[in-house]
Amino acid sequence: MHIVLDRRPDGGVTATELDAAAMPHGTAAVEASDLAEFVRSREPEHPRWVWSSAARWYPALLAAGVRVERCVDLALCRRILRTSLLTADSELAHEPATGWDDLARIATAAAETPGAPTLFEVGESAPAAALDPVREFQAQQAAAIGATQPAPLRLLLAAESAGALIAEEIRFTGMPWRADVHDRVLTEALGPRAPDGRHPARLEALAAKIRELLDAPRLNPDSQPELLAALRRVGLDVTSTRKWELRELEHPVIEPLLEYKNLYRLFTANGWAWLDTWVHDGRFRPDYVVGGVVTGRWATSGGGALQLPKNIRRAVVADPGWKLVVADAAQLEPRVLTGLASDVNMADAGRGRDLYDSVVAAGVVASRREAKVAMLGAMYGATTGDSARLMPALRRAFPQAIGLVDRAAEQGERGDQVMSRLGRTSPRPGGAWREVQDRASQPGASAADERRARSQARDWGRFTRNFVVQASAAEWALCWMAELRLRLAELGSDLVTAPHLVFFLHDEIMVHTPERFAPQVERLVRDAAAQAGRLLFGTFPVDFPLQVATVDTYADAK
DNA sequence: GTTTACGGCGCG
DNA sequence: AAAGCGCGCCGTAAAC
Repeated sequence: MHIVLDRRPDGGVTATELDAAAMPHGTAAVEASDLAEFVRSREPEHPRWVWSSAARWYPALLAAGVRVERCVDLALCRRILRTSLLTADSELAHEPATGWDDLARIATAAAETPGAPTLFEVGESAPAAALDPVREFQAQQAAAIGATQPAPLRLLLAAESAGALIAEEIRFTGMPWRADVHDRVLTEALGPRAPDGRHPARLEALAAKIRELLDAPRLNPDSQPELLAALRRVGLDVTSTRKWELRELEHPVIEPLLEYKNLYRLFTANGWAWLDTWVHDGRFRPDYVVGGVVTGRWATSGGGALQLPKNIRRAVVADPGWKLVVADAAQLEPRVLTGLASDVNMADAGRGRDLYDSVVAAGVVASRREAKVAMLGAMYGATTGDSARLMPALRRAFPQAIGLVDRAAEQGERGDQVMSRLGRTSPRPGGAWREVQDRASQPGASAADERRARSQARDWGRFTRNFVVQASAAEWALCWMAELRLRLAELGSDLVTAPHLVFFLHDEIMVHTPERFAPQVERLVRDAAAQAGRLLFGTFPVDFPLQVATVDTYADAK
């Protein structure tokens, strides 16, 4: 059963119940102040709540202590359906852009554009009929049912919508974060916090030393051009100030300079200013953007939750009497590729053991490092170095899997779109791309035109090569998390007192749980991973082993 | 003065 | 060693 929620101009809500054919068979007018109670009262019937976006509707419900099991996030689902090759013939895909597309674009924009309408403003002023969620849901249903392969697409829509709920729940509960521990980490590394955001003592001392060693008393080491010039002035033949280039040089300034860069990064990206901005009441609240990446990965908008450096993970500490269950999927992308290609050889290699070790044991390459580099190269489209050199051996050993990514690359080079396992579709290359290709195929094309077109085609081919794997891996992760969320809810539905997800990072999840539930949570995490594999790849025997750790602090998870 | 691009580096 | 994919964020410098 579906219940569609729509905001009326007077601020109240219309709830429309739909039958299996998505036809309305009853509406209720609900005052805004009664909405949470209304949702709570209907939730035992396990409806799927249909709303413009979870980001818009769900926070207020969570704040009122109400969780929902399932939803349809129309903004996110529209974006998928409007661009999927599986629904390319649908009316939905062909209709002109509407306010729903604005909503979808804003919902999945990683950064807010100043002055642009926010998610909460779009549609508020438009005529109600323009953004009728019942009609929109019916149009989406029609597109999904008429899809070339409805089943995977419907799974994708459900998973994406579950992701939207999870993102809001994580934002609501937050990730446990000990500001005092974070401050200790910073103080140990940088010296005590200086007033007014000024550089702390250690950073200043290192800067002074660098100026002295480079004989540049006015040098600002944060300025790349100034630093580059100063390095060249003392006879160092560098073309950049990147740390891996600096590391190769022999000069007394290199050591303090590398240390300075390291500490400077900590200070600016995750220093006291970050702590003040993003951590409140013992919680870090990541600003996830579901579907923010074209491949379906999540992005973030502010807070940098997807880039938490290892050195501050000590500050992520479970509450007293609680634990963190941290799990990550081992070699997720190659295993997803295995399933995509139904590559039995690769599935055998990955079964019950480290995939890369097996590739070595099979005599394909000489070391685990080479196996990893070769596999990543296959999925990223390496053209040079060790990785490219190892590709032929890998292709011989796993023709099915490598053939799949090679074909995806060829499609991209031609300008064709490619699809993930469940039907998420890569964007079309832009107009400029087509122009360059067209020009190169004209009779009068110069060698330079052809070179440029070729190089650009290869660039896009590397993108589509990676897209099929990365997008399908993102789907596996969404399914994993959605399955886990439902299983965790059986241990207790209250987000504050029961085990709940607090972090997600592409192939890694973290559950904050009362200590006594930790063993059960570990089991559920594994069950959910197995189920995600079945949802994506049916009975094909590809394993998705996890590294699971129950810890007090995130730093101990790996 | 304000916005955009770039270099650099963190994460998967 | 740091390429081959996907990101966000910082500060500075360049462009407007």
